[in-house]
Amino acid sequence: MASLNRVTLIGNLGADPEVRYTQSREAIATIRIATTETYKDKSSGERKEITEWHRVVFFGRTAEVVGEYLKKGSPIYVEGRIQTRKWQDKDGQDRYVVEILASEMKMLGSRPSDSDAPEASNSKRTGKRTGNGNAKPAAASGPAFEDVPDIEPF
Amino acid sequence: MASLNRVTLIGNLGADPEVRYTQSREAIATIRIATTETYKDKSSGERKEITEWHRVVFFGRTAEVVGEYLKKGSPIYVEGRIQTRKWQDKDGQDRYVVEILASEMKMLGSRPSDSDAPEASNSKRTGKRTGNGNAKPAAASGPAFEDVPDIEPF
Amino acid sequence: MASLNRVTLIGNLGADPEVRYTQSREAIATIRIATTETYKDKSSGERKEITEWHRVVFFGRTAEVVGEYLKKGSPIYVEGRIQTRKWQDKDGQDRYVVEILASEMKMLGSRPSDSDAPEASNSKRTGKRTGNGNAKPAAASGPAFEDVPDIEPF
Amino acid sequence: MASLNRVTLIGNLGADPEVRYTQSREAIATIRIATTETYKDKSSGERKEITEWHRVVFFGRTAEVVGEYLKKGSPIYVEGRIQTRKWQDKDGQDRYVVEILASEMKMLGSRPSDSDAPEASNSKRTGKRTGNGNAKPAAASGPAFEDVPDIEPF
DNA sequence: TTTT
DNA sequence: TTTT
Repeated sequence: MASLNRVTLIGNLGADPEVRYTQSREAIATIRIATTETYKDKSSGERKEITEWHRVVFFGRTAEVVGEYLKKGSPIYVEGRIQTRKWQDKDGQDRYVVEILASEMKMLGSRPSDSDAPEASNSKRTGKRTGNGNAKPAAASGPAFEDVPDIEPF
Repeated sequence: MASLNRVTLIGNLGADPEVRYTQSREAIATIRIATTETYKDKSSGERKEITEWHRVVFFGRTAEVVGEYLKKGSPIYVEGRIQTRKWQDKDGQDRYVVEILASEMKMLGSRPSDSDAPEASNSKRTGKRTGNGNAKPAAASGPAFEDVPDIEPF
Repeated sequence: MASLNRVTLIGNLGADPEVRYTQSREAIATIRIATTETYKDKSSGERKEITEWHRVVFFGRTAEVVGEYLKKGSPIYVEGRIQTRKWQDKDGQDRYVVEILASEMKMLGSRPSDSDAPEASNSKRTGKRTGNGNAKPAAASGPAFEDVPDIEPF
Repeated sequence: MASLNRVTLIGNLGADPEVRYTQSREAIATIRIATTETYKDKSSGERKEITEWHRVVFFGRTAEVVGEYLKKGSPIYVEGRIQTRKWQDKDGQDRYVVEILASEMKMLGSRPSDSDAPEASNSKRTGKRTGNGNAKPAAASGPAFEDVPDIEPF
């Protein structure tokens, strides 16, 4: 039987993208996207929210676009597939990280330059990207963002 | 901005479903689904396979159906959302498991009873398939198949 | 705002594929896929079925595969986009046909040769399925199946 | 074999929603959504655009939300299924209209009231909705919007 | 950490 | 008819 592994996300970036380059000069961008569900708690009956953080990885030209046009808070549509990657933590223990390997991306902001003063956006964006996101972006739903080693391209 | 967290899987069960019941008698079924990607290894250039295992959870009536009709090897289509769940291992350490909370499921086996009654499946299947394609499939929902001129490539 | 036009279908071919070739030798295959919904009639309360027929078009290499391996009754998974095409009928009147321009296709039959060699399909299929579910499906991509505590319903 | 008929759209409304009510007081909202693809023309090699217009129908509570919060130009995410509906034109000829019966909808505008002065939005929106869209919204890719009779709920 |  |  054929198989299918498809993920579709709409959400906002929790931090600026992290972009790096392989030795063969291919760009790899990693972002964190938040999606939020609301549900009614069974016992209390009150409306609650649950947020899931997704680690999404882009390759090549799309990774460059992500690094150039997206930043913390940007709304985005992503298609991709789920992939679990194994790595060893500092104690040599096996750890697993689940990533969405993106195959398609659409920026949902009405216009990148609208919300940001165009004349200031470049330096600002660069500055934030250099700052490399916030301290503990992943604390709520997985190992910390910075602990996980980079993915290697196939 | 609205958010979306959607997963679509087609794959086979790696083991029989595990079904349990909550105190309020709601069924919860957990299965493992494998999806396989093929890709070309960059250095060797040879075709390789990578299998991803998805932990999928069903609730309520669907969970009962899963427990009743699916088993190891069954092909299945699943829709749901990704959710990371935190738990503590025996050392008290925080661990995370990623699950697909299913909202929809379709059994893809040609027929549930096929594997159970193999001696009858062939003639039955042939009969059904013939019935499936009617003489004039297009008549009900659009102009006849043959009337429409061919599409031209861009 | 970005736009998205995505269709996903699972169904059976209502007839054998129609394949033709452009002058530049590109294959174009057209099929009709049936999908069936069941619903409860509001007045009578009885369960009813409604079948929708989709005209799906493939290009290039995929079109060749469709023409070679699929036939009336074949189960298929299709991804693509909706496109309305204008044409003139014999009276010169404008007519419109809605087509799904396929970007991805997966054959869902357990095996192409099943229907062709029915006498051999059973033993073959059983053998494959057994091979499909390995002893420890979860070992490769996450913590062992049994280690993870059960999810609690909301 | 199970079947699936799933459509996912992101686009903008070409006109204000049309809302009507059944005798049982169920709301039915119809909108037109544009999606745009860009492609390279094979002969000229230049970048071209092709716009597809989708007729999307909502029922019940969602239809009310659509009528209340969306208007011409609003960005929207829609999930649903394709359904062809047969009707007779004024000459008694069979005609077919393809509709997306929506099962889910998410408003993608950063915030309904942001772009519109909140104190003026109600009257303005009501005014436009009364105006009932533009003269010939559907001319480009199907029969005119107003020619098609309303869908009847199941 | 996002967003509403 | 939308939007970029």
